[in-house]
Amino acid sequence: MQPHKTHNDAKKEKEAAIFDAACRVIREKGYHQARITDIAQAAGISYGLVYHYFKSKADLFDAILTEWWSGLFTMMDQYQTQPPSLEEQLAAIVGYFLDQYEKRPDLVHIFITEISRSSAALTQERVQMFRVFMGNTEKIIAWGQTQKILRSDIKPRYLTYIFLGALESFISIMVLEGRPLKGRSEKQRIATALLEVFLKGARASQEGK
Amino acid sequence: MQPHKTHNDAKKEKEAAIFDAACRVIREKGYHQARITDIAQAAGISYGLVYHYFKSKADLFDAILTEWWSGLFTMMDQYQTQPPSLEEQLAAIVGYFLDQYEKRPDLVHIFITEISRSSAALTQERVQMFRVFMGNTEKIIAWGQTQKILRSDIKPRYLTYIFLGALESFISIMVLEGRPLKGRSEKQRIATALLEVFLKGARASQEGK
Amino acid sequence: MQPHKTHNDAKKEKEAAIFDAACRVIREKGYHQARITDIAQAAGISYGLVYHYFKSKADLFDAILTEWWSGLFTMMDQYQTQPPSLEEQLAAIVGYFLDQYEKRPDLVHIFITEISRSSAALTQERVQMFRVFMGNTEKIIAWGQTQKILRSDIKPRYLTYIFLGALESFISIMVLEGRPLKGRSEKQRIATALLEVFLKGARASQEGK
Amino acid sequence: MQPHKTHNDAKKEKEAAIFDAACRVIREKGYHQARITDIAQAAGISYGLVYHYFKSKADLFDAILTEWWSGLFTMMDQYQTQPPSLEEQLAAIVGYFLDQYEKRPDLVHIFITEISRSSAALTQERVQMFRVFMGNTEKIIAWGQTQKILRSDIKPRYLTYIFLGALESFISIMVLEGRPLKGRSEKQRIATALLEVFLKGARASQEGK
DNA sequence: TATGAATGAGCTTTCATTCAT
DNA sequence: AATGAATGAAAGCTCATTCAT
Repeated sequence: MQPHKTHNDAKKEKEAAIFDAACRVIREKGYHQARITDIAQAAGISYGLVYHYFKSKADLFDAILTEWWSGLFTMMDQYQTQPPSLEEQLAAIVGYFLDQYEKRPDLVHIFITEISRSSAALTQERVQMFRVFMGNTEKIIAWGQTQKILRSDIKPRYLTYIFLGALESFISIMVLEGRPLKGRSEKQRIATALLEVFLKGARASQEGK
Repeated sequence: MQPHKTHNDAKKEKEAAIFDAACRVIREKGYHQARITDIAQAAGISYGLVYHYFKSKADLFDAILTEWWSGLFTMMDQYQTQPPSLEEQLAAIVGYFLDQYEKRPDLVHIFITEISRSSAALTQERVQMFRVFMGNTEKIIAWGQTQKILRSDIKPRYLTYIFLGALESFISIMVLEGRPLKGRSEKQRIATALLEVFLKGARASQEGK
Repeated sequence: MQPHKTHNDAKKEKEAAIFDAACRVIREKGYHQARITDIAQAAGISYGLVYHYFKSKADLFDAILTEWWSGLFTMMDQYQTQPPSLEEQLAAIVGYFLDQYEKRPDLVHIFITEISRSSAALTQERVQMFRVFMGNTEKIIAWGQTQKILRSDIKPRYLTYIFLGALESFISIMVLEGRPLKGRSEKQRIATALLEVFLKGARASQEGK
Repeated sequence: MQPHKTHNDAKKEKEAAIFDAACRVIREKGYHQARITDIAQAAGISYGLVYHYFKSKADLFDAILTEWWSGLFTMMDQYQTQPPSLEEQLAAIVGYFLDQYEKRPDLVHIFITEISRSSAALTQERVQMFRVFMGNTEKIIAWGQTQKILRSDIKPRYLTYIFLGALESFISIMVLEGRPLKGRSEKQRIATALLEVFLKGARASQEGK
C-alpha cells in the first residue's frame, strides 16, 4: 500500500522532524538558548545534518514563523472573500488560536514568547508580520463599526488592542503555566467569555451614546 | 543646601547611571543580546566598573526587575488598606502603566518584552512575581463580582485575563512601535476606552443575563 | 595489517596530541599560567577543539593526573600480589620514577611541581592520591621492619619520608635543572646511591642498637 | 617607656602586618590564587594601601622570599666562619627548618609549596637562590667526604640530594597535612631519625671501600 | 597615609557554522 | 544523505594596578 517512500517524501519527513524538534527545543529554552546541538539531538540526528535542511539557525526560526503566520493568514483570507458576520469573524480568530494551542502548543508558545512580545529575535521583517495581522484585525473591527455593530466613539485601533490583548492574554497564561485545555468545554467557555465581554463592552448602544 | 555631593551620593549616582544604561541597552537588544560592553559604553564608563556595582549581569537584571515590581506592588498596596471603588482601582492600575510608560519607557518595555512574556531570562522566582501581580488583580475583580458590579457568570480569573491582556496590549503596541504618548489627552483616551469597554462588557446586568 | 587508521584511532591520536601538548605547556608555565590558547597552539590545533576532547581545563588536568597515578599504582600493585625482597621493591619504585623521567619527563615534572608539592590545583581528591601512594610505600617499609631488615626504632612513617623525600629530591633537581639522564649508567648510579645510603642507614643492626 | 611610635615604627608595623597577612593568604591559596584584596582584608586595610608599601604583588612575594632565604643564609654563614663538626652542621640545618616551622609555619609552607618545587612563580632569579642553598649544603657534604666522615664513592651532589630531599620530605608532609610539631620531643625524634639514617647510610666504612 | 573607584587586559568557555570524509 | 571534527568569534567575569580625593 505504501511500497517505499520517494526521495522527496523522505526529505520532507526529515525536514519535518527537525522542524518539530526545533519547535520543542525553542519552546523550552527560548530562541537564543536553544542550541543547534539540542535541536539535532531532539530530532535524533547529527547536528551537521541540520545544515543540509536549513541554511542557518535564523533560517530554521524563520521557517517556524512562516508556518505560524501562513496558517493564520490563510484562515483570515477565507473570510475576506466572503465575510460572514462580525461575531463569526472574531470567533474564528479566537477559535484559531485555541485550536492551534490544542494541536500545536509548541508553535503557539513560540508565538507568544518569541514573536508576540519578546524583542529577542525580532528583526524588522518579523515585526512587520505582526503589524499586518493587527491591521487585518483592525479592518474587521472597523467594518463592524461601519455596520453600527460596534461603538464608534473609540478608535478602531484601540478596540483592536483590547480584543487581541485579551485574546493573547488568555493564550499567554495557558502557555506560561503549561496548562492544557481541558476538553472542548473549556475552549468553549473561554471563547464565550472573551467574545461576550468584548462584544457587549464594545457594542454600539441602541440610543447612540 | 547641599552644594557638593557626598561619597554616597556619587556612588548612588554612578550606580543609577549604570542601571539606566542597562535599561536602555536591554530594551534595545534584549537581555541575552545585551553585552556588558554595551552597557558600560552606554553608561560612559569602563567595562570592569559594571562589576564594581553589580555582581553579575543577572544581578543587574534582577535590580531592574526589583525596581519594576516594587513600584507596582507599592502602588497596589495603597489600595489594599482603604479600597476605593472598583472603577478607581482598575483606573489606578491602568494609570500606573501609562504613567510609567511616560516616565520610564525603558522599564515598561523591559517588563513587556523580557518579563511579561519572554522566556528569555525567566527564573522560577521571576515568574512568581508575575503570578502575584495577577493574583492581586484577580482579587480586585472578584471583589467587584461580590459587589454585583461585575457579572459572575464568568470566572474572575477569566475577567482578569481580559482586563490585563487588554491593558498589556495597549502598552505592548506602544512599546513595540516606539510610539510616545501624545500628551495627557491620549493617555486619558486610552484609559477611558479600556475601562469603558471592560466595565461595560463585564458589568453585571440588572435583570440577570 | 592495518594500513589506515580507523576513526577511533584518529580520535585517540588527536586526544593524545592535546594531552601531550598540555603536559608540555603545563610543565613550562604551571597549571594556572598555562592558557588553553597555549595548549592549542602547542598541539597545532584551534582553540575550540580542545573543548571537543576535554570538558574543561580542569578535566584536562585531571586526565594528566589520572595517567600519572594509574601508572604508578599499576606498578605497585604488581608487587602486592607476589612481593619480592624489600630491596627489589624499593628498587622498583626508584626505577619507575627514573624510567618515567626518561620516557615522559613532562609528566614527572608535573608530578613534582604541580601534584607533589604545589598547592596550585590541589583539590582534596588529588591530595588523597598522594597519601595513598605514601601509605603503600609505608606498608613496604613496615614489612621490612617486621622482617628485621630495617631498624624498628624509627617510625615506619619517618623512614618512608626519608626514602621518598630523597627519591623525590633527585627527580626534582633533574626536573628543575632540566637535566636529562645521561644514559643507563647514570640512572644506575643514582639508583644505587639512593638505595645503598637508605638501606645501609636504615638497616637493622645485628646486635640491636 | 614607649611614649609614642615614631613614623618609621608605624610604617614598619603596617608593612609587617601586610607581610604577615600575605604569608597567611599565600599559604592558604597559593601565590596566583591569592588576590591583593584578600591580603588587604586579612591585614585589615584597604587594598590600595598595599601599593604604598609594596610596588606590586611580585614585589610583595619577593619580600617573603628574601625573608626566608636571608634567614637561612645567615644561619649557614655562621658556620662558614668557624665550622664545627659535620654532624653539628647538618643538625643545624635540620634544626633551622624545624624551628622555623614552629615559629613561622606560613613561611615554611610557602617555601615548600611555592619556592621549593612549584614552577608557579619561579623566575630565573628565584630558582637561583635554591641552587645557592643547595651548593652551600653540598660544600658541607663534600668537606665531610674529605674528612673521611662520609663515603666518597657517591658524588657529593647525590648525597646532598638525599639529605635535603629527606629533610624537605619531612617538612612537606607536615606542611601538607597541616600537622603541628607536638612539642620539643617530636622535633628531637625527627631530627635524630633523619640524621642517624643519613649519617649511618652515608658514613665512610672503616675498612675503606 | 589611606581609600576604593576606575581601568582594561586576559582568561575560560560556548556555540554557530564549515568542511572533509 | 550523514557525521562530527574543526574553527574562531564572542561574551562574562576577574583582578593587578593606577589615581583622584
